[in-house]
Formats: sequence, C-alpha cells, structure tokens
Amino acid sequence: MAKEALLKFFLNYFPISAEEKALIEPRFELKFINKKGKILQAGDTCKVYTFVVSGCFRMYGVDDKGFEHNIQFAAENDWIADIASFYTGKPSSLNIEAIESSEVLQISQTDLYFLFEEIYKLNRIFKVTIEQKYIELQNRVLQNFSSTAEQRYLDFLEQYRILSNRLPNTQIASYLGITPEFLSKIRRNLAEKG
Amino acid sequence: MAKEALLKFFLNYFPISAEEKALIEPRFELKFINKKGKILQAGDTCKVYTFVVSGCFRMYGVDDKGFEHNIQFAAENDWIADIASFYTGKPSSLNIEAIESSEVLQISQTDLYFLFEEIYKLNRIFKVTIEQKYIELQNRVLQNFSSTAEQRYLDFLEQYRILSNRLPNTQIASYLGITPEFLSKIRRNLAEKG
DNA sequence: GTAATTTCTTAAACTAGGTTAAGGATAAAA
DNA sequence: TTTTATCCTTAACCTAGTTTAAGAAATTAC
Repeated sequence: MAKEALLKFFLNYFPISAEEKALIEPRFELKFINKKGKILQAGDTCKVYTFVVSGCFRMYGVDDKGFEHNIQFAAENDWIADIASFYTGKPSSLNIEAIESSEVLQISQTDLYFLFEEIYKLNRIFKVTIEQKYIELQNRVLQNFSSTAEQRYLDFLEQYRILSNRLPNTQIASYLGITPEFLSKIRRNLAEKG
Repeated sequence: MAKEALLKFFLNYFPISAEEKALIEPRFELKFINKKGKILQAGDTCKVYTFVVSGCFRMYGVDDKGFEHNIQFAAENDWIADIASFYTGKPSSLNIEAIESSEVLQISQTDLYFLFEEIYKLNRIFKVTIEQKYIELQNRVLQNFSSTAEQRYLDFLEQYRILSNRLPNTQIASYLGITPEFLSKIRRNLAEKG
C-alpha cells in the first residue's frame, strides 16, 4: 500500500501502464525511520532520492558554532534529497532527519537514471521537482533580505499551513533563521494584536 | 567572433561537429546592451536565455519599500535568466540589468527546446547550469543564516575575486543583504585590522 | 504514574546592522 | 573645463534580533 501512494503521485502527472508499473515498483525500497533517525549524514554522499509516504523530515546544515539551520521540510507525498550532492556525487554538507516516525520509499541514483531512460516522461516530473525547489530557494533569499522575521513567520504559516501545526516551534524558528526565544516574542506580539 | 566565444564555451564540455555548429549559431541573436539597459523587466515573462559575451549583469528584486536586492551577477562566459519564469512561463518578479555596456547572445525558449531535441548532449550543459545555480542558492541561504556580514563579504571577495573589482560596492552590499553604509564600516574595520 | 527530556515562554542586558544626514571622491556628461 | 550624477565614507542615534538564565508546560520514557 505504500507503493500505491507513490504511483498515485505519478498518476497526478500522467497515466502509467502495467509494464511501467512493473519497472518502477521494484526499484523503490520501503523503509521505516524512527523519530530523530537520519537518512542523510553530513559528510556522506546523498545516494538516494526519498519519497515520503508518511511522517515528516527536515534537511538542515550545522554552522561553526554548532547551530542547526533548517533549509527544507518534507511531509507526505513530497520528495527530499540533497540535490547538490545527489547529482554531483560529492559529499553533502547537510543532514536529513525524521521529525516524526516515518515511512519512506527510496531509489538509488543508478535505478533512477535507469527509469529516466526507460520511462522518458519521468524526466519531466523530476525536472519540475527541482525547478520548484529552485524557485522556493530563490524566494527565500529575497524574502530573508526584505521581510522582518514576523512577516516571514506569517508567510510560513500561510505557505505550510498543514505542516506548521505538526512542527515544533523550535524547528520553525530554525527555518526562519531566528532563535526560538525571538519566535516566542513574535507569537506573543501577534496574540496581543488580535 | 561573438559566436566563437559561445562555441568555445560548449567545447569545454564536448566536441561540436560542423552540422551541430550550423544548428546552434543561427539560433542565437547578438545584442548590444548599454550600461543600465534592462534585458528583463519585472512583470514580464523571461523569454530568452542569455549568454554574456562581454560586460556584466545583475539580477535583482525590488521589495515593498523600493529597495533593490541583487540575487545574482553574470559576467563573460556566464549565463543569466530568471529560470523560474523561463521554465514556468509565468511573469518574473525579477529584473536583469547591465552593470557595464555589454554584448550578449540570446536564445528563445522555442529554439532552445529545438536544440535540446536535436543535440541531446546540450541537455546536460543546461542541467549542470541549473544545478550549479541551485547549489549556489542553497549555500547562500545557509550562509545568510550562519555568517556575519563581514564573513559573507570576505567569502564573496574570495568566490568572485575577478568580478568584485569591477562591481561598485553598492552592488556588492545589495548582494550581501546589507546597506552600503554598513559595508563601508566593514571595509574600514578590515583595513584597521591589517 | 513518576521521572526525564524536550519544548515554550519571559525578561534583562547586549550587539549587529539600519537610519539619517552630510561631506568628499570619482566618474561621466556637456 | 565645468557641471552633474554616482559612489563612498563618517558619525550619532536607533531597532530588530541575540544571549543568557531560569522557570513552566508538555511529551516521552521507564
């Protein structure tokens, strides 16, 4: 049934024949990841592309002072990987960790490239995926420059409405680039305003 | 001779036959852009991919208060486009402007897709290009969170050594996300240190 | 069901970076 | 060559966000 979710995801883009299904399914490996379990450790190369069936992940970097900075979340029906490391084959500077106990489907680089050859339309999905992530990042750069933390928090709540209820505030603060203490202050100010 | 620069760029990746050359060359249009001339205006869709033969460009967004924020520079032998707008066909929120009088080669979306079909290996170059820009952006998000403005300035000088001598400090400040006044302060502090 | 860990909040002191305003230096234009 | 526009710097004051520390609330583990 986990693999049903994956096929359903693909079906949003185009129909899939029985032959195609037979090519896709065996190449994805189902895994259960405990809360706080890591599927990518900084220093390692990101060798798999991960589809989240259930649960939730965060991808983050650690700075010189040991502080963690979230750069992306992924919940049900979303994909996560350090694209930079996955495509270049170089070691990643990021970590990917489960925020909740999760169920994922993973595919290796070799198998993914095999599917790209066999099922040409899959290229489009993954091209669209990276384009979306690119746009998201570009918006973040601009937003970080031009908005206050309060505005960025409100934007985050709106953009990730479902997700934001499941995330501890400390993870949201890390995504926004502020301290949990300051997020607390923002939340109180907003509550006072109405 | 402008188109020689373009072919030379491609030759860094793979050999090009006379037939391929004949497909590529006529699809790029040579243009001269004056200093401060715009090749993309926010609100318009980004319809061309631009190769910089000579000169230098900046891509920037304008925030609510009218402040400009540079998100990318491109000089000789680099490519520039609002990838988000170019690939989705939606209006861009960014501007691309010449910092110096420049010479460019531009290709339309239709022609680029035609070349992608005819010369398959071109796909690779443009995939690599977008991957590089993605990695650059990801690093910027992390760096903006974890480094002081001074460190970001030093990193910028190192990463874009050649370019940084040609750019007015005001443009560098806009890229770093700080005011020109504060950049001045940083520069003085660095000079005092030695 | 109690202990242990993680998360959230408050508040006071602090700092990186912004704002305003003004003068000097370069470079472009005429 | 003079004028005009752009760029760079300085300094005094201001503010958004950090730091430190400590307690309350909520989860998780045993």
